[in-house]
Parts: sequence; C-alpha cells; structure tokens
Amino acid sequence: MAITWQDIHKEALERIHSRDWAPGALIPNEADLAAELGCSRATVNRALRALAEDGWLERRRKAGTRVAMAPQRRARLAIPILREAVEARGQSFAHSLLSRETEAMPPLERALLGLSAEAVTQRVRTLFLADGQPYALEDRWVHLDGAPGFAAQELKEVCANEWLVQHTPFARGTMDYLASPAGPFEARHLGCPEGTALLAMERATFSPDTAVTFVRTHFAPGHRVRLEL
Amino acid sequence: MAITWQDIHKEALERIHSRDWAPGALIPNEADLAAELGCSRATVNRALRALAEDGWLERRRKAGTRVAMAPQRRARLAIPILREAVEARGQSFAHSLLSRETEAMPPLERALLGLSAEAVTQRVRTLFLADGQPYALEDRWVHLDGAPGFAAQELKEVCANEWLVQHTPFARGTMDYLASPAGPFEARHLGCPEGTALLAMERATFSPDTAVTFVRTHFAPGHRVRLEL
DNA sequence: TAGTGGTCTAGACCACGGC
DNA sequence: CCGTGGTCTAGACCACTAG
Repeated sequence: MAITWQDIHKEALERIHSRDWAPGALIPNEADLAAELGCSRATVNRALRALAEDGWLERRRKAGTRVAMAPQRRARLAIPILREAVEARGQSFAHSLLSRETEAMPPLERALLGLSAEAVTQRVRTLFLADGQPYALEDRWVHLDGAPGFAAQELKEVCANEWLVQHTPFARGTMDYLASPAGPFEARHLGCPEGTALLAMERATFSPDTAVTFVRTHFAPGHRVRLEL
Repeated sequence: MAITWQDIHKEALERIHSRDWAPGALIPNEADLAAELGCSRATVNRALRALAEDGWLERRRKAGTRVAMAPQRRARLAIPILREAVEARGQSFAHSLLSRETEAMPPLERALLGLSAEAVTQRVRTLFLADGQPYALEDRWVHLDGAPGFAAQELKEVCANEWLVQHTPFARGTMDYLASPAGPFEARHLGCPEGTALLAMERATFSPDTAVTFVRTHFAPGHRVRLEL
C-alpha cells in the first residue's frame, strides 16, 4: 500500500492552490481519481470527504464534486476551559467565589433558556485569576432542576464551571461572542475603568431537554479568541 | 444493511449522556463493539472517529478509547463571508470604498505578517451596509507582491474582500476576535459614539509562504458571533 | 511484545437528484 | 433514467505504544 488518503488530501489541496482545479470547477469523480492515482475508491472518498468537511469542496450526488467558490470557510474552535487555557500559558490558576444566591433570572435570559418564571435558579459569580491577575469574570445562573446536586455543592475547591462540566451530561447549547462595555461590577473586579470595551461570551447549556445554565463571562481587557485556519 | 455509522454514533452518544460510558472510562474496543452491534469494524471506526473529532472521545492506539473528561469541547465555526452573512438574513448588501492608498503598514501589523519595511502595501478601507445600515467597517492592508493583480483591480463592483478570496489561493492564516472601543473613524462610519464597545476581527492571510493581507474589521454595535454546539 | 486503532482494498448496494 | 457520492463488508497489514 503506497497511497494513503493523506497523500490524496495533500495532492488535491495542491491542485486547488495551483488553480489546476479552479474555484467553482468540477473535479473528476471518485472512480476516475482512484484509477488515476492508483488506489481504491474508498481512499479517494476519505480524502475528498475530509476536504469537503473543511469547506474546500462541495459535493452532491449526481452533480459531482466542485471546488468551493470561497474556499476554506470552516474552522475548528476549541471551547475554552478556563483553567486549561490559563495553565496552558504556564500561569497559575485560581478562582474566587464572589457571590452565590437564590435569585430569579432576568426575563431575557430566562426566555433564552425557555424557563418559566417559577423555575428556581441560583446566581453564582466567580472571578478567575491567572498568576493573581484578573482573567475573567463569570456571571452564571443555574437552573437547579437541570443540575441535580448543584445546590448541595460547595464551590470552594471546584468552581461552578468545572462542577457543571463534570456532572452534567449536556448535549447542546449555544455560544456567542460579543463586545460589552465594563459596568461598575466588571470594572471593580477586572481592574479597569468603567466603559472599557471587553470581550464577552454568553453561553446557554441544555442537558438534552432541560435548561441547565446560562453564563455570561467578561474577559479582562485585551483578551482575544484565536482561530487557526 | 441495517446498521449505519450514524446509528452507532447516536448510540454511543446516548451511552455517554446516560453515563453508561462515564467520563474518563475506557469503552470496548472496535472489534468487540462491532460484534456486539452486528456490523463490521470499519463502521464502528467511522462512528468513533467522528466522535473523537468532535471531542467526545479520546483515542490512542493500544491504550484504547476513553470518554473525554470534559466532553464536547470543539465546535465548528463558519468563517463569515460578509456578503453571505448579510444576504442570509434577507437583507440587501452593499459596500462602499472609503479610501485606497499606498501606505506602509504599521510595525505591529507588519511584524505579524513577517514583512520587511520595504514591502509595498496598499491600505483599503471599506464600509459594508446591510439594508443601508452600517454593518461592518474593514481596514485592510494588502501586500502587493502577495496578491498579483490587485493593484490593477478597480474595487467598485467587487470589494477587496471578495477579490482576494477569489484570486488568492491561500492556505493558512489566523483569525482573532477581540473587543475594541470605537475610534473617531469607526464612530463616524458605524454611526455610534466614540468609545462604544465594538466586536472586532483581525485576520492575517498567507498564500502558502507569502503574506497576502492583514485585515481588521469592526462590526456595528450589538454584533455577535454565534457558535452552535 | 502484544493489543489497539489507523488504514487500504475490492466489491457491492443504495439514495439522491440532475437531466 | 442513470451517474455520482454515501456507505457497508470482510479481510488484511501496519503503526504506535502501554505495560
């Protein structure tokens, strides 16, 4: 066995880059490519499928495979686990529980999770530190029916973030990045003037059907989310 | 043929969610699963590989397959093509060339692209409109050696963004999201007060080896980037 | 060194969807 | 209709690596 699917993947990318296969153009079908390259159709399929998943190719039965008009349109993003993000930079990680109280969710967030006004929720605010410096400020609502055991959990050692990740078999959710000015609370804890432009993340998590948690995280000034293409 | 790899994919996810396969636990090997489920090993492999790519499983030869400690840590992000993002919402798309001049890149951006001070670059600023309202403001430097033909291109019909996508066989780059306060220029064109917290994107593009372009895009207030998990 | 995932093959059937 | 990609199978060899 000489030809691997990675070989074909690479070869195809070169043809795309060299415009041998131009954007929008139809490329040979799998059977022809297999014959040309001297391998089985399954191997070609594996390579072309990978390219399609990354947005380089568009494939349709009967219509064949075309080079995407705007190639490379998908990227993978590793969802940040705060502790790991910090420790990966060689910094120490710490968190401090700022407040924890039973509190109804504001209507907007409640609607996002699809909860009724009767749902019992707990609000937990946590500050995360990297090498002692403010790193992120988390404002979280937890739906107690969706996270059994949470109410009984002390959050000294394990922060809410990690507890939920480890104890909630969640299936889906949304995550938004947006810019948000620092309010008095963020300014105080992140050590920046009010009104500073901060990167924020809003995340809603559902455990198959029930809402579990909504969290809004403000990152310290200068924070970036990087995608490698 | 009764069992598809999607069936196995679904079944495995259910076992993970039900904690039948708990985080960190070793799951049966491919051969055993194939026997249990009554299909070939290749089909099992296809399903488990997909789960590993999405971060649910961690696989290592000889060590076997384990459920990830923090499942579901990867998401796919479709890189936004401005025109398509706007038109997908049913809005009209327009762009307006604000300025275009031969101008040296500031040192910081130049270093990011790995260019020398002698490199000839052109700065292009473009405003994008959705239904006539400001949508995004793009500030772009183009390395002319990396984008042959760009200098001769009028940017009335086709904006710099689209021309580069269609004419530059690029292979890699980085993309950062960050928060940035509106300066006088952004405030004027996006129609917001100076200092408003804006979501910004910075992107560096390399055509295999040569730097092509660096672009900083400020989005109108309220803009979000959404990831589906 | 032995077990596990990674991959290739050759052949087959099928679903989709242009034409 | 019928070509194209999507997928399954059974068997095989190999690469990696934990023990």
